[in-house]
Amino acid sequence: MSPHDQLLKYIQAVTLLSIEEFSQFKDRFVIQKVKRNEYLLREGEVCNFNLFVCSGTLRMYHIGPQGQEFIRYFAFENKFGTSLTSLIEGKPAIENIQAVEKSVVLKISKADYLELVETVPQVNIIYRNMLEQAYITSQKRIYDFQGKSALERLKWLMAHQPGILTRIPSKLVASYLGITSYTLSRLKAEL
Amino acid sequence: MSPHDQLLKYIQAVTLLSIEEFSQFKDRFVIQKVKRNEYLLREGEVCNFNLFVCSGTLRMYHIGPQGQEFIRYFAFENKFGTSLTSLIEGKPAIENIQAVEKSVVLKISKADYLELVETVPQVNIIYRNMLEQAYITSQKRIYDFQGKSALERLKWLMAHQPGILTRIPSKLVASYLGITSYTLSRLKAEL
DNA sequence: CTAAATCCTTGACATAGAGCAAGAGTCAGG
DNA sequence: CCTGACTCTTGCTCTATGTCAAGGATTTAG
Repeated sequence: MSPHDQLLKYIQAVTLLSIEEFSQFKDRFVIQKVKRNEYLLREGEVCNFNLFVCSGTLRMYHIGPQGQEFIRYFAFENKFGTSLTSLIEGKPAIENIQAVEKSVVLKISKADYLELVETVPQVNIIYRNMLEQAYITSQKRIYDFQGKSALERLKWLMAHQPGILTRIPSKLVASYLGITSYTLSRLKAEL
Repeated sequence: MSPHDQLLKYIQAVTLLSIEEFSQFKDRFVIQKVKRNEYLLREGEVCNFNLFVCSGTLRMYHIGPQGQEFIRYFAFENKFGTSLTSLIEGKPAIENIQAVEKSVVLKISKADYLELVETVPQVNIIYRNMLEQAYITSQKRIYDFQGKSALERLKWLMAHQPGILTRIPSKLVASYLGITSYTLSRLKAEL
């Protein structure tokens, strides 16, 4: 399936959109191929785009005060991903977006995107939906992790997002769980 | 200033809305007075309303696996507050909403609220804005706290939300910072 | 296919912050 | 304006997790 077909299908799962309507604006989304470890956004840059992942995986992460990486989100295929905070506020991002593996994304500029949000009701709905889901995901992650030991968080991950454990290197999983790779290694041993 | 005038002023700060337009739907927001420690929502209930705080303070918190309270947000006057996740998903809330002090709020039912979002463009914008801000606040809190020691988090709070330290009892501040009241007490001593 | 780089594991040790207990201080509500 | 009930502080102890070091296993890129 072509990247644009994939996007259409994604939108149609949330709201009604005909192929004709889609063709009015599909060109705003341009295909970009990225290599493993390639960056799409670096901390400090203003994020002026939104991404739809067609294949591969992106990670959004930031660097802590002592240089540790903290991953907040893995964007797998058929997910939108961007530095929403930077996009909304128009300020430099405090996070990086990097391809974990070779990936294909559809990229739309912030200007085009916001125009579509205002003019195409379906895109308005998609955006609202994206905001709601982003918020919910963020909250759940906080609530599910808060007050839990590292082992409990690992178990939560195995139960709720097993794909992460199979597709993602341990080092990155540890950073997603907010622990060191040493601790993760020990936890796995005692399972 | 009356509660409804306060709400109008809040909306007008974000988008254009005339008094006439506002009067079309202002009745959907009903005044509710709550006592100190009174609950507006308890974990397990489905949240079917949105609140605008006119005076006083609400706290949104949940209970951790060992019974510890974790406060995610203090809603002071002129803020909207609800259990957004429960409202959006229509599922039981995993958090409580409680008045920290005697407060006055404007309450609108979920049904009325969603209807206004669909039919009144200004309310659509307010909602989008609320979602964006909720997300940004949530993310910043995560990023600003992650990898920081309890002392650093306390300093961050003093710098960014000093009002919380002056208006809120230490016990609750500790729970907002994700530490015990013992630790907070010690940190304050060594400042 | 192979060498170099990266990643994973495991031991010994260090430490921030939790838990408990007990006393002092403060405040809400009648 | 009292008084009982919360709150705050502070010493002691304990534990989960971080840090450092080093060897073995895997992966990647040429």
